[in-house]
Amino acid sequence: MLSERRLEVLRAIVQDYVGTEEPVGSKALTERHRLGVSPATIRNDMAALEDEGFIAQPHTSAGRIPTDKGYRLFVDKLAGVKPLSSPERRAIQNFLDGAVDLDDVVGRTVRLLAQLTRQVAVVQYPSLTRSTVRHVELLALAPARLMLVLITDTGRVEQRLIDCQAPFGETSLADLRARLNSRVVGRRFADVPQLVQDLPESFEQDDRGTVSTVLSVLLETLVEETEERLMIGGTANLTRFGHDFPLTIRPVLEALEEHVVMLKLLGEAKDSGMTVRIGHENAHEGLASTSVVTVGYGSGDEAVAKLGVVGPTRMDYPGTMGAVRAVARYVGQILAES
Amino acid sequence: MLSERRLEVLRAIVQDYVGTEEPVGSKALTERHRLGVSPATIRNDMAALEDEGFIAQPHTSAGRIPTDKGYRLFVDKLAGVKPLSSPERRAIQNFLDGAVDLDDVVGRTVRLLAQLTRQVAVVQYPSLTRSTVRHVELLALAPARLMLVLITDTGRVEQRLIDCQAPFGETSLADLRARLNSRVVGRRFADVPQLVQDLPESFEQDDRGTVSTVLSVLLETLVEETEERLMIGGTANLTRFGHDFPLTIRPVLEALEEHVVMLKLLGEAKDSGMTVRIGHENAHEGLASTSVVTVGYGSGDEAVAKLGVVGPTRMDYPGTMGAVRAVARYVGQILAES
DNA sequence: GTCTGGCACTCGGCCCGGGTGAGTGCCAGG
DNA sequence: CCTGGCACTCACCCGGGCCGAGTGCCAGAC
Repeated sequence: MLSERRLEVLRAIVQDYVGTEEPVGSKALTERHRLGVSPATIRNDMAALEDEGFIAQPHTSAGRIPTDKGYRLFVDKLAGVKPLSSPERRAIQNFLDGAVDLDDVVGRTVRLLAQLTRQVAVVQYPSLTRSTVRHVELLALAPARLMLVLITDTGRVEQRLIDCQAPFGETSLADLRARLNSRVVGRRFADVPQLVQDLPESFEQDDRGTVSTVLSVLLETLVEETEERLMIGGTANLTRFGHDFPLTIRPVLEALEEHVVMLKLLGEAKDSGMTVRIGHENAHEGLASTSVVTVGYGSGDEAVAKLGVVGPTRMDYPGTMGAVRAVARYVGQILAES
Repeated sequence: MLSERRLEVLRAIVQDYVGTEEPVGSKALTERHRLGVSPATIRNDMAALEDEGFIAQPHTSAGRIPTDKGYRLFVDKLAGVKPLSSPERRAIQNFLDGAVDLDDVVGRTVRLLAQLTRQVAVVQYPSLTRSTVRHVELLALAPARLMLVLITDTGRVEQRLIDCQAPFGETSLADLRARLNSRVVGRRFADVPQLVQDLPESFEQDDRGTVSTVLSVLLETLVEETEERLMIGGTANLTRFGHDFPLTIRPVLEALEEHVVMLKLLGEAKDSGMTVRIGHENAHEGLASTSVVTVGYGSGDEAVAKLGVVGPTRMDYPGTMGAVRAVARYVGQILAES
């Protein structure tokens, strides 16, 4: 077990390294932090910390830098979450309040997070797995051509074209529309399949084929919609990454463009509360030199999606976590209002 | 006026520099290209080209590199458009054929272009200025709350919530829906305002307020939708930019994230035919070290949007132009089919 | 007039070697 | 358990010299 002071030394190392981006030595530590002991003592502590794998030296006769494991300990035990200043809070609120629709909310959130943390921001669109159906609309574009429009409670709209085998009368259409809505409006996506299962049976023989087609398209759409989307911004901040650009930045950009990868990453994070994944803890190897801070957000108690930032492992964790959490809260509020 | 051979020298310089990314000298030129003259002669030609501002030396006793003006001449007079190989064509077609909806088409196009040119791809969504209305749907979510759904012929769907001052009966709603559609379906966005202008008058006094509200929301949506969107991909390719990363890459990433900037850039390009903007020809200063190759694409003869790539001024112009043009053609075909 | 070979010159890049200083590990003593 | 002292190790920072690619200019050949 590490003594209190050694933890304090680790904290100091992390803080200094994050600030200066340079390996930190024993002497510098005693000068910048009131640890109350001499450099020699610190050296012993550092040696112990290194034995335990919390810090490492880039090369002999250089200072120490934290390892992923060191950051882990720092985040878990040593760092708090730094609350934002009240001007910052006001700025967030003002900025988000101007949003006009869901796309705009997400877009503004991304820009806000990127600017606040000076890192890459990732915002997932509200997930539809827990969403409910607000309305289903059926339109006849032509006698044997329908359009299905699905509206969700999170404000998303999806449409699909349907080619029917046989013409479908206006009355049948109105009938189907009414019955469909009475069954599924307000229900969760996951419950829809069984709610509509027996619907074709209640129609006349001629119409059953079309009704079945419509239902299968609806179910398909629900499944597709459950696949999540996300928006990413602030990639220019990657240029402040470190000295050895090309090699570091490239895989990160590639990973960020693969939305599938990022969605998987978000999926691995806790649904509630904040998750910090440090360096190699990230499954994707392109992100081995980055940390990902994520948190769920939602209009009510339940999280409907996640947002977060991607930055170098050498990041200001308390500040980043504070910003991420604050933004998530405000976005939740905005969503609840609309 | 420059002699034939001097143009040939410029062409050789551009080609070599694009390939090696290093200043090219007179000796190397004679070795790699059959110019039929000695290095000394080339030197004279190079001096002349430099006087005219087509090439420059990074420092004394180094080779020459093309200037923006040199690339300009190269593109205008010396370079053709390199057609793609037929396997490449097939690959494009296969890849694009798998698309399921508009978002998917645009998404695939971006990935395709980025991969083909190994540069940053920019694809504008089909513009709605020339689009027509396919359908307008009105739904009553609550007695005094409507939802407007607009469907365009390019397959886009937009919805808006409308809070009415007074409840709006189901029959009035059906009436409005029918009349609205009979007037605007198949018409261009730009024509809609005058087509619906007198619509409120034909309704009963009580409903006129709501009808007006609905119409104003519709017009607003049309205007908003006319604002163009775009998708960008392949930013990881920026890492192959040059040696002096941070300074070069950063403003480019920033510009790319500002979609407004990119849209303006596309807007400045010719509507038909290919446009190449080289280095400082780009209005945005962040793109001073990049060239932008764009071309319009569309389902018919008319271009409905533009796509292109952003890369270093030191790019393979013939190849890039070939890829951009080919992709634009295939996307046009796909759009025409759907 | 144009091209060519020759020549002197320039200057960035590379390698080498010494000096410097930050940082370390170890040890004996308080 | 802490501390001061000491020897040691390297990364980093010059400065200098060498090398070679590339240039401009010029006199002579075609």
